[in-house]
Amino acid sequence: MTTPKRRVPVMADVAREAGVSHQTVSRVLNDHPNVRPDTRARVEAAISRLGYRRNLAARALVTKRSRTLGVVSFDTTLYGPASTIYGIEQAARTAGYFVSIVSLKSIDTASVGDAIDYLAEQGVDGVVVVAPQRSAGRALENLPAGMPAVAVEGTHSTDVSVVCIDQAEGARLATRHLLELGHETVWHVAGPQDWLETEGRIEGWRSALEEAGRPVPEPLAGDWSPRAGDEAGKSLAGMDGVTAVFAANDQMALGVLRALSEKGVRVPEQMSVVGFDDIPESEFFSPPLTTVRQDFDVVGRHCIEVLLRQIEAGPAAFERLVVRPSFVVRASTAPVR
Amino acid sequence: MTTPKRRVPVMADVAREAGVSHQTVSRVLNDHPNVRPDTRARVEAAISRLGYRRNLAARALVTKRSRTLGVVSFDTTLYGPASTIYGIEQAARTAGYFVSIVSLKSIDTASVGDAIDYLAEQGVDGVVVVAPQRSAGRALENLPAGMPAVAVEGTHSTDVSVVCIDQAEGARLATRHLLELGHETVWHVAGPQDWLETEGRIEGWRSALEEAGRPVPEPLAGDWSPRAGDEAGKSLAGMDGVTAVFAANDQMALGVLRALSEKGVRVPEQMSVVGFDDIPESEFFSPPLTTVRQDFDVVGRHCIEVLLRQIEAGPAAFERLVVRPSFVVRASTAPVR
DNA sequence: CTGTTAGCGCCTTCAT
DNA sequence: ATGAAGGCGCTAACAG
Repeated sequence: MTTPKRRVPVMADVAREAGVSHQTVSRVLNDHPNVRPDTRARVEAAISRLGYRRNLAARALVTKRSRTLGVVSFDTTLYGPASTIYGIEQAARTAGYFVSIVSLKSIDTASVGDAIDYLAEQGVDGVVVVAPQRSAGRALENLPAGMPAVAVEGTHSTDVSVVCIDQAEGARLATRHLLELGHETVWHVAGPQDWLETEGRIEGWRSALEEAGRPVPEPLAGDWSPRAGDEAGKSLAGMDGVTAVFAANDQMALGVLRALSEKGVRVPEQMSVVGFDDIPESEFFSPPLTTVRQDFDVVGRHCIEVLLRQIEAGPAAFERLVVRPSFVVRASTAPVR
Repeated sequence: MTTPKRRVPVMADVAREAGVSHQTVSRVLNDHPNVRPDTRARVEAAISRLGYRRNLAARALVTKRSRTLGVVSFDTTLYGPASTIYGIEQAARTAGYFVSIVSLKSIDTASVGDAIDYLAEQGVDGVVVVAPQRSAGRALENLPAGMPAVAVEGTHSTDVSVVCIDQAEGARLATRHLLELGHETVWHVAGPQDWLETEGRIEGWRSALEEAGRPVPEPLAGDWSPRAGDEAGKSLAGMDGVTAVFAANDQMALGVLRALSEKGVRVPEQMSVVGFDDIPESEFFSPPLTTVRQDFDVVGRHCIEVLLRQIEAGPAAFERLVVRPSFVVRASTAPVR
């Protein structure tokens, strides 16, 4: 087993192989204009012959750019974050950037701050923080100096760029739909406290109710899980005069559906249910769920656009990009009897 | 706006601040034994006073280690991959490694190969490939020389380490459960071709049927989506003598449930349904789904263990680590009438 | 258009 | 226990 001990080829090897200086190799690699076509061809041939790959660490050392973007996220197992990160990764790679991810399990200000520090040490050129909690947003106030950053669903802070979906608008869409169907009012199963989405959806739901002059019931507290929806559904089933429910996400709507079916409440005949997110499963719930669609992919792509603008064009004014949700009517809603 | 133009501090700045050489600073940072406690303290004070962070690019340049692991995955939006990656990321970070992710949208051998090359250029110390398709596995045969790698759900190849869940065992658990309930045979809604999981689950289902001496129906083709399950469910509902269905994942089981409910077939009274994965939603399907649980987290952690062993201890023999699935009985299965 | 000369910030080796 | 010298592989200036 005598391995030939072949070194990984470096630029100088390519230069020798092509009969040029290593500088010319560098120029070819970086698409510099001033290289004669045949020289370029010779270099490229040498590169592929040797299987040369440039050493990005060395490159980063001198350019002070790692071409790596950091992503900090909470629970990448949830559909929303997962889809957003997917969009981010696609867009980043298309732009020639690597993506380094940190998934947090708890979401206090300190963890987010630590994660950002960790990424900063790695030398990321910028970070996107997908942590739509109030406490997480606060961590963005102590960014390492000069670190480009963008928050997904961030607060209305002015020291950092934000890309978000108009949560209140989505909730309004859902609530108005129910009202137009003739329901007297709409109950709401809310997300966990501290989440900005929770607040936005409550606000939109409440405002739609108020603008129609309807009573605003106390929202039921949830935590995004189907179980929470199930519990809320059970309470709702036991109450009089409830005909329409707007759950703050599809998973909780699933739980509501389950509780209602168990209690013998028929959807949509006796009760209309709306969700939020449009996860791939919701079209196949029983019945198929009417819901608000968020285009997470677009959010991810916008994040990268905003971030790269900051990285490549320098720190301009902070942007705030709002994506509008759309509404998908399926079979879980119907006119009130 | 005259910015003071403060450079990012480097090791030499810390050295000056602490009154030592930059060498000593390096020793402190790397936990070298030969540093007097008070010197160490002075250096540490200087580090925090200056907010110094070591430049990992420079470090990687000389150590030839980036402390970054690459992950190649297909559709990180699916529950399985997302959970696996979560486990990977947690374990990697705990071990002091960064994780750089590439999500593929198409999954041919070439894309996986490109992704690995891409990560290799970044200088990752190793890669884990979460791409459980036959075609993806093939890309692992052309790894850049000496690149430590581990495949999740890989083939039985001997040139790369593999961490996987025993798919056949899971399918056997599901099928036997149904058989013990008195069903004459069990129908199967399979995953897409080319996926190793699809094959393993078919194999387990078939073997359980054969060992019980039961007829083996033709599997119905699916693609993991609820829609495919819905279509399969419609066919099944129209056939005579079908009393038990094993869907290759929970999403398709959801579709089956939906189709059956639409066709007026009651679950579990008239038809028993089993899924695979135990996604968080399945407990709240109507009815709650009996399914095979895969512990993706554990898989992710094992991947990192195996990979780090390869990176840090050198290329030992290739390992194959098999995780056993478990079985969760809920309300979608019942004794045959 | 191409080559030469200097580092980038850190770790390794060898001195002290 | 600490310091000095050298170089990792690359890009940025400046020559020619």
